[in-house]
Amino acid sequence: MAKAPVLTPQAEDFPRWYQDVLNKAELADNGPVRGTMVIRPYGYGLWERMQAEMDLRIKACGAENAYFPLFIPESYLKREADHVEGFSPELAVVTHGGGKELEEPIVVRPTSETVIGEYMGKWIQSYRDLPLLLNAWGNVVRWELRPRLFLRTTEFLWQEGHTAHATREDAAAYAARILEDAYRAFMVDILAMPVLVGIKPSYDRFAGAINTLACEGMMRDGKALQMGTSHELGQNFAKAFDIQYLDADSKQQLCWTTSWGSSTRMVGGLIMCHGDDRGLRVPPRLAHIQVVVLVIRDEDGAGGVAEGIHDELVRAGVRSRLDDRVDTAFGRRSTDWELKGVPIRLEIGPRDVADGQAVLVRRDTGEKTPVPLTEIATTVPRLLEQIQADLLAEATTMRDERTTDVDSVEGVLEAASTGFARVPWPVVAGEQAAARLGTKAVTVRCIQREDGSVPDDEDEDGLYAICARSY
RNA sequence: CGGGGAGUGGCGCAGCCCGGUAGCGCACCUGCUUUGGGAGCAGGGGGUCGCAGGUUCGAAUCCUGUCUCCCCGACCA
Repeated sequence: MAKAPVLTPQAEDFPRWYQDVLNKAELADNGPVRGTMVIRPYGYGLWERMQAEMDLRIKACGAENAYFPLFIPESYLKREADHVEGFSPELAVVTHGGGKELEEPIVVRPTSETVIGEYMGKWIQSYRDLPLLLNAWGNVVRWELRPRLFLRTTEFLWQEGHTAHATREDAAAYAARILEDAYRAFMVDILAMPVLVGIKPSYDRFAGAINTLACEGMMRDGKALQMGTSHELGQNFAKAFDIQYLDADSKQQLCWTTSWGSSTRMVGGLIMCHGDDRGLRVPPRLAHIQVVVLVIRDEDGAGGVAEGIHDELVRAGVRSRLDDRVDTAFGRRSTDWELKGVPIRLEIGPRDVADGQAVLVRRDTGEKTPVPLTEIATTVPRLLEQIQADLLAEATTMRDERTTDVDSVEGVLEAASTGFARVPWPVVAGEQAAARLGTKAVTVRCIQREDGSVPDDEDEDGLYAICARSY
């Protein structure tokens, strides 16, 4: 009799599989207030690694970290018409403080364009102060009607970047640079997710933006997930918050600003892009535990050998964890690490000690190979890189196989039931076409050039729309 | 807000129709035996059955009210 599967199989019920993974891999729990999320240590470890890698790339693009307040005066939101209209439905508003009703309600930030705009206005005097490149790590609150852990929660963690530039060209170039050098590079190189990039249709722009760029990843059920966005805000916020500078000719000029964000949603994307029926599969470059050295039974010195291997790996720069909890059955422990998606397991028991080897198990393929103890410190780092590359290749193949070129709305609907549809943009550009897509929950995810690059605007000739169902 | 469902140990559920003061699986604790893929056996701890009224000798079960949560649709990183 086969044992019941640890997780609901993906093919049977994908959302349930996702829930099962969150629970069994100890990633997150629902918080006490609807829509809130408790991120457990293993899940937070994934986020911390994402933060570290993203932070490097953001700083490499020249931005500096700063912090802005959680509380925003309601009046700030109202200064930019589109912005307040877009965010009003999802605001949490504080009306009481210190036991008294407040004179002016305070909004819990849904995003920080307004406060940061206010301070940019104060800090920027001359063209010598530009560009001003800021980034903030924090939490934001957007009241969600249908929350899902990591993918859409009322409170979530993210980074939001805000920049001010002297010219429109400079702002546009920076928004594009962040999308490419920070977001896309991170998602492809670290998360092993082959995201598509493009611009959003004008009706789907960020509230207050003149252009929105985005990265879209494909999940294993064929749905799309937006994983990072970068906005050109034009001079909308500069006008609303008086962000001006004196140019070299001593003339007052309005700044051009941008904003860009990536959130804990990426954790959900990671799970749904690489996870299989045995659990999570964490790409090695991201994994905060890359290798677990598992003592099968502590007999004939197996425990000591395992500890030695673990130490050797740590010295070789591998993020290794020793599992010597021999009071728990071996099968249980290996299943648990598999659920958590640790890329490599090294299993060491008495038989291995006798043979001078360890059994190396790849999480991505399940393949088991005996490796001489003397070769582990050189084999493992190489294999970690191989697994990283293989996961990216697998995800890329999946995406390509499930992306269909079509040339009609009917074709889009057909293709989007199982994956992405790539269609000439004019076919779905109209309001009417969008409405027809909407009946099957299909949306235009992004608009790109034929070669997959990011267009300047949606009016260029020869553009394609990527359409899909989405999270 | 429209449509559907559910509230019973930490989690998942049964019991309700035919009232008699609570049960199962998983998890947890102790002991022994185990440990090369989710251990076995024995013992044990833990629930005023969402809340408030009512009916009754007696309510998880029947009646009324109320609250909450989940699923499907419209907004969103």
